[in-house]
Amino acid sequence: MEVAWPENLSTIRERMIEELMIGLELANLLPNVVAESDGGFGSAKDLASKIIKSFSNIFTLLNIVREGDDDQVSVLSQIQVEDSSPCLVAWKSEDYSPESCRPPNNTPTKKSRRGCHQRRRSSRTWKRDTPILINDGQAWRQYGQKSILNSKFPRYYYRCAYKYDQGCEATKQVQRIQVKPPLYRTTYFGNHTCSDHDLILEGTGNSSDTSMLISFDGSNLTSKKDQYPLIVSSTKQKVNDEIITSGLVNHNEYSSSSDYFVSLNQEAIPSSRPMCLSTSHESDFDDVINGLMDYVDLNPDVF
DNA sequence: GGAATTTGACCTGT
DNA sequence: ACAGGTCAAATTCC
Repeated sequence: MEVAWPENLSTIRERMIEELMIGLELANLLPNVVAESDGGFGSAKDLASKIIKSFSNIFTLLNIVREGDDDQVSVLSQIQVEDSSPCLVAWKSEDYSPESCRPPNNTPTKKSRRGCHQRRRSSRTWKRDTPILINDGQAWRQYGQKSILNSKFPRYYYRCAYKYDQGCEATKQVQRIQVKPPLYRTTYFGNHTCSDHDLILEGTGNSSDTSMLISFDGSNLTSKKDQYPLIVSSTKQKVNDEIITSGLVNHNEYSSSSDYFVSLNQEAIPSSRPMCLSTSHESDFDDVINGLMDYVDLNPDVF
């Protein structure tokens, strides 16, 4: 079923396309830049920063296209927020930005013994229902999983990866709430107080492998699994089911496996349904964009 | 071997 | 008493 975009979204759509094209063009330059960088990733870093900024702009545009009044129509999933959520407040004040959607600064109580804790009844929370599992750009560590009464699916508990390093108390819960169409509910608790992480680039060092991993690092990161939010292809990188990288989605509702690539390497493209953007040197760039637009048209619910 | 994930135990709130 | 949230030992992964 094809769903036409409302006219008042055409501008935003055009901006998204423009940003995607810029991002993809820049990504296409990465292999050469890295090859010429003589081991130092300085220029590649700049390039990657631009790519990330471009994709971030897309996500911002996607976020502001939301369900509601003022002839806005949802092309994102249903986003449920409390009236007092900073995201909604920012939106209403036309001061929207991804930063403004950060949770309020309150923290759960500390525990002194195993399992000894207070529930976060009074903690401000907000929920996001999405047909896919999204990468929100934060580093999370799963610390629990529970079967929930009257729910077919377990609930997964995540805390900030920097809880112990930086005392960040942000947590979230993820639970699948619907099979078909797939729907996941993510509930956020508390605010991230950890600092941002510098961008790094990581190459395979193999000249035949043009894929690159773009990641946020930190020197205090402990493994590659910490290194998201944005991964632009990694032929060997195992991507957690939860993570949607680069905003590209695996929408195979019958499969639990998920691979998300913006590939610079033809071999890296999985054969299953997930949308992939190939920017291999042999491919026609226009085909990539056309493929993207087809995907958007055929899967409006994804956005 | 170190880090991440899994899973049973423990604790709190209702 | 029970459901939900967290801890931490065990297990798995890289």
